[in-house]
Amino acid sequence: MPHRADSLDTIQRELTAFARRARAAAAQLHPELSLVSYTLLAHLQDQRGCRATDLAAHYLLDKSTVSRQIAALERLGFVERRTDPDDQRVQVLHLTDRGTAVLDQVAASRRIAFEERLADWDEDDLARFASYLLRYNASAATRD
Amino acid sequence: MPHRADSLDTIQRELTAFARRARAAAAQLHPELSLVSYTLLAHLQDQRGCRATDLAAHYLLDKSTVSRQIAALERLGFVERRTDPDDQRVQVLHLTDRGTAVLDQVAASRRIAFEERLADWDEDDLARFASYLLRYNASAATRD
DNA sequence: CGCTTTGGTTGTATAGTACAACTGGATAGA
DNA sequence: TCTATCCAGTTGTACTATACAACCAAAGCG
Repeated sequence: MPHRADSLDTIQRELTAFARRARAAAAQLHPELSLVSYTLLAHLQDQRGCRATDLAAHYLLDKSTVSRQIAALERLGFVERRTDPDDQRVQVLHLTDRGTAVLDQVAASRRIAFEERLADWDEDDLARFASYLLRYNASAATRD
Repeated sequence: MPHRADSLDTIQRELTAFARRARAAAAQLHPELSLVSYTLLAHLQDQRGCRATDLAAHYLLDKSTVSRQIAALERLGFVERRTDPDDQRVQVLHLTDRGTAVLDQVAASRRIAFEERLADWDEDDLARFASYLLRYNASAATRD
């Protein structure tokens, strides 16, 4: 059993290496939706609509970055804005049908890729890995 | 116990969310070394020197990207090139003392951040999380 | 020796991103 | 109620990371 410090170093190194490859891997896997577009759309689907500010906070992005990304996704017809009647400043973002369609398609290819990569993992390990990731990200969310 | 498909979806979602935040998190944590610079230097340290081509392959980057990154790191005095006497085409890259120093310092702040984030994990969970990440990345390395 | 492969650089174009300045709506304290 | 402040979002600007293609030089092979 490795020591705490070794495990920490491994976790740090492997998570970082993964992050470094993720953008390129996404570009290969689904050229029609970049990693950032994919995550924004997925969040919109998950939350059933949200504000640009929420996206920026969740993904540690500047609001101007989100503004431009959303503008691009709107031009593509993937999202639409609905001004919140209770607060005229707020634009609640929603997936359009087209957005849902392209997101579902991309999510499907990602799922296949992950299934392949994790094909020889047994169910218990998968469940435990998933719970570790949830726990890890939950702690990041409260701090950052 | 969740089903296999649920675990896969969670893993996919959480890894992706992590990747999306990693760049910004790195920029906040250590402004003096971007995520990509950090990973390249760390790989150099790990491997005790390697070729630009190896870096490109490992991180799914174009060789021109690596070429420019290395040129920048060389200007900063963090890496040096030593032409391989057995093959005049090859430039073996090495950390300089300055590169080692800055990398160690950045690695230390990262280690602290990860320690904090994982403070309430017990040793067994850490070890298991680390081994899962190793296993996951190993499978990615053979394919991509 | 010429052809192909390999490692690397440079030209060029684009996407992603941040920061600062701004606009317009909301809100709270005088 | 007026004004100062805050909040959501956009736009101007600049820079970094990145890819792709064209290129160069050395190596290896027939």
